[in-house]
Amino acid sequence: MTLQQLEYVLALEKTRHFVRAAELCGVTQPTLSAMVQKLEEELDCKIFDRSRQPIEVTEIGTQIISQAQVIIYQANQLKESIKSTKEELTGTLHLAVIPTIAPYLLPRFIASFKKLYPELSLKISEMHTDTIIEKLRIAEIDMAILSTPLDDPKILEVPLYYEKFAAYISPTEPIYKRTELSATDMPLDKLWVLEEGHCLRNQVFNFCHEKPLQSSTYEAGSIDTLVKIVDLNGGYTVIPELHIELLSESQKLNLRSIVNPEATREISIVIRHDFVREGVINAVAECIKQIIPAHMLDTRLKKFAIRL
Amino acid sequence: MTLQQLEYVLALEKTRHFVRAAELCGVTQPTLSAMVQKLEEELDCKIFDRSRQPIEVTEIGTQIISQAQVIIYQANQLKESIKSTKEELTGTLHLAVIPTIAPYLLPRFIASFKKLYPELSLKISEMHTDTIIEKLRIAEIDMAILSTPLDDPKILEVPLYYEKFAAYISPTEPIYKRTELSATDMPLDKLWVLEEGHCLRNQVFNFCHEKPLQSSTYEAGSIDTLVKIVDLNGGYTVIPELHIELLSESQKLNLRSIVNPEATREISIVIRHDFVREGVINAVAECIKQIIPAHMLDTRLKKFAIRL
DNA sequence: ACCTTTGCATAGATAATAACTATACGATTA
DNA sequence: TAATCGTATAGTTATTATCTATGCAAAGGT
Repeated sequence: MTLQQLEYVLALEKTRHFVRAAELCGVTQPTLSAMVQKLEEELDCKIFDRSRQPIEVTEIGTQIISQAQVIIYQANQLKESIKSTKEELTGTLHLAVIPTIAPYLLPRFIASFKKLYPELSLKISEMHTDTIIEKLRIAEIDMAILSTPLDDPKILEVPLYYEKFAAYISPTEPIYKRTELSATDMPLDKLWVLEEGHCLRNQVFNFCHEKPLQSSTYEAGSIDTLVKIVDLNGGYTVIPELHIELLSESQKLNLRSIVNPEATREISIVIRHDFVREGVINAVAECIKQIIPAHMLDTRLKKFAIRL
Repeated sequence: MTLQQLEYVLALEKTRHFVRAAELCGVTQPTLSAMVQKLEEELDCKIFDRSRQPIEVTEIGTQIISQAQVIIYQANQLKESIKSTKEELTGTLHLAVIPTIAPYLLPRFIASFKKLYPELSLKISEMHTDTIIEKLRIAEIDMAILSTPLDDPKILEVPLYYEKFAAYISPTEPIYKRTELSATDMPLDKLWVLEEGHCLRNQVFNFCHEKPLQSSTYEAGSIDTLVKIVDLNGGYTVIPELHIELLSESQKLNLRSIVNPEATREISIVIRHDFVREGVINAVAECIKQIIPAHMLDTRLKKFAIRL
């Protein structure tokens, strides 16, 4: 049984005439005849009584036709629903990402998303949280990925994952020998931090329960730079979990877990409340969730999240 | 889009594995791969995300799969419902027909019915109304075609058609010159009737408002005989409408319509009330209705029907 | 009674496609 | 780096849907 055979049957039911039904289906009469016969053979019952003119539908044929109509209708519904869903997933999506997430996530996300939704053209920018909020408000961007909560009533947050912080320690430091560290083990004087604007900077200060008295000698523009500074100048810094994958094997030896408390940051998709393309939100969210390791999706980690 | 492609997709959804899905469908992996790809191409969207292991269903894929399940379910329902309907239309049907209907109807009915329902084996007997009622009660027959109403509470009547009576007049009779006749024009002394047992005999008497005082010289066993008697011995008789088709062209000249009142008999299918094979009743009824001329199906003719 | 028309089925050829085997390729893992 | 797993691709074969041409039966007209 094929959908086409059912369509032939329905055309025949409409026209009660093989030649006209064939025309309706865009095939020749013998083709339609043969296909209807084949279906009748498969179902092992006559659908049409050809001994009458015009042909009549048999008792059982009536039943078959009404069920065939259901099937064909549902098949058309399938195509229809795809069409309306796809319209959502076309056009352009302006997406912003904070710099402390971008290096790991973006290359993977772009590759994966382009493959799944080739119709949706992505415009991605890297910017700090406050710029994102501003541009989101004026609709210059549609969506952003950053650390939450923002506590902004105009902005909707869709949590994605929870990322632990890790300490990156220079071998020259005494605390290098420790396997686990807590906030108090890392005084500010030897803590390298990102320059102002990065939410990660604030989170580190919040976590250490200290405020910087004065700006340090040097504040880095990226985590990558931060790590290189520690390598060359000693001291320590704090980096997010996903950045670990970007370190070399020897650099990974300088990592120490942070405990008591465990520190995480919540990463979310944020949009304006009036953003209507719900399918796009799901598409982006699902795509990202597939990229990051499964254990980071555990919402129980939310309780360790450091606020901005 | 074909039903088979949808089944491949559903198998893939179950297994999340091309090789195992292919096994499930009884085809090779490249076949299933190609068919799924083809469907994705036709619908112009990816259903599965193959970049993950095990493969995952896309956002839109979830939607497609749930609709595909509906379609496949409905397709299976079609086959199921045919099966249950067909079971009704198998086995044996014991059918009885009264002799004044049989000659015209049976040859046509048997041919047509066998073609439509080859699985149902027909056993047909000719018998008089009272025998039919008796055998129906003891379930020796399942169904009968006869003249109604019977007014029997155990028997259910399904009216089929209404058959007029026609007068068959010998050219030797004075009333031969008339084009129309009424009951009073045909006194009993020259009226040839069927032998006792035939309901048609009673209907003719009822119609003529007379009771036979004594049995006539000869009472015929069939309408065919009745006609031949008139041809050879003069007088007249009354025959049912459908029998006209069985007369020769020259015999048809001896026919006169009966008016004032028009006389008809109601022909029905009768069954016991406990007869369960509803599909069989419809099958027989529809088949007969296709055989007899359309004007005889007009239920307005019921008001001219002569009781038994 | 004969011919024509109408309408579906059948036969044989052809084009489309679903299926196969073998193999490449990409991603993980040892 | 090789081995393994899982899917895609290439090339071939088998199947089948479709075509054109024709047969055949029934109904209608002359």
